Amino acid sequence: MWPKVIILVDADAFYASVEQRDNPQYRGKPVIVGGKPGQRGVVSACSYEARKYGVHSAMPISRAYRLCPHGIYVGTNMDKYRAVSSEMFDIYRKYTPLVEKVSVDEGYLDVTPAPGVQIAQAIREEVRDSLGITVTAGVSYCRYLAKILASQSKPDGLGVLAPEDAKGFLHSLPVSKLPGIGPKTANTLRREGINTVGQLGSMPPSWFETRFGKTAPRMMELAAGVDPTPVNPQQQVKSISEETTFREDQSETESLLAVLAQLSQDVGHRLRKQELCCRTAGIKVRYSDFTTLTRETSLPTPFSSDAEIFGCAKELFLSLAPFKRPVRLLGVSVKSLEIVKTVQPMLLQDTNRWESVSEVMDSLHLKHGKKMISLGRAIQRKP
DNA sequence: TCTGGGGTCCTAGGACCC
DNA sequence: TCTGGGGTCCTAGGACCC
Repeated sequence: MWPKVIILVDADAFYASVEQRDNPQYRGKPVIVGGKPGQRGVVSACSYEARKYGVHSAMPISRAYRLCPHGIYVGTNMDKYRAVSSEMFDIYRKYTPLVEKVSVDEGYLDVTPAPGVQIAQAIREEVRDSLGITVTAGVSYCRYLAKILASQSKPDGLGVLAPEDAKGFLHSLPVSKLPGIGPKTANTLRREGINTVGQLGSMPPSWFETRFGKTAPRMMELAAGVDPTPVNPQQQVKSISEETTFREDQSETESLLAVLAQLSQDVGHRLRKQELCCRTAGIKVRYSDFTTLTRETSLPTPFSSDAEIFGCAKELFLSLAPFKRPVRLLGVSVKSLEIVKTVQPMLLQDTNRWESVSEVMDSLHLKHGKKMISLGRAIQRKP
């Protein structure tokens, strides 16, 4: 019996596939998306041709270049990938309204009680024919098993796991395949002699509690082939952030503040586009030695203007001075998000002036592009 | 041979309150 | 002289995911 029919659809080497689709001369060749050799960065995605050379995502570009010097290196074009993603999810929603987007290239579908394999196959064919990229699907009776099946069926594949086969499947599965078991936890478990989900499932509840604390019940379920997490089509975003790593480390406070202002504007723009406001804004600073710190602050009333976000960011940033090391990365984030309409109008009165400035700026950006107008701070000074 | 950018969730200490 | 017991909010950091 299938309690539910869950499909995980995951695009294959997504960014690289889109680039190959749009640039026929890239097809059949190792394509590495993330940056040009010589630049700072890691591989965001790479084609299967590139993987033959040992290149994989999250690998520094410099190392990828040593492994595959004749590869095609392209920068990321998130706007383009987001657009393809949106077409992809429109296709999924033709088959069921219960679609949950978990990332730009990956989504869960609940098609209960329909036949999962036929639907997954139909979706794969439609995406291939109308978008020109391939997706892999995993079909099972719960989310995490659908996901694991898809990961084992890549690329351009379709994997199925029926409830009656779950026990046998999990018995020899490495624990690192379970969601939430990353490298650190897998290492800890290995030192205790636990390598497979079968071994994990044989441990007593008291062991789970000391090892996993609050998440113990969840881990016990996963080990037993149980995952009650529903597919939720209306997942609300919890935070918005923008960050940038400099080509060369920066020490000048003035130019760092200019970057912080630009990031504040970008975050504010995305925030308002989704008709949200926030109560908390924060910054992220990574120094040249890679030590990273975060600072955040909350205000008593919700806000969404660039100036207020930058006001928080600037104050937090200056509170870190004096800086002992050059700065490698700066980031700005907002959280404690609320939908603007539900915020009491009274609360917005104080800050109304800045809200309207931001609205005017948003419409100018839309009409004339981002260079049209910006906060005084964000205008880069020429050296 | 250095280490991107965008997220989620959990922990843990201190403030604050009853 | 030793200092309750909970609950919630805020902040910083870390593990994990794509």
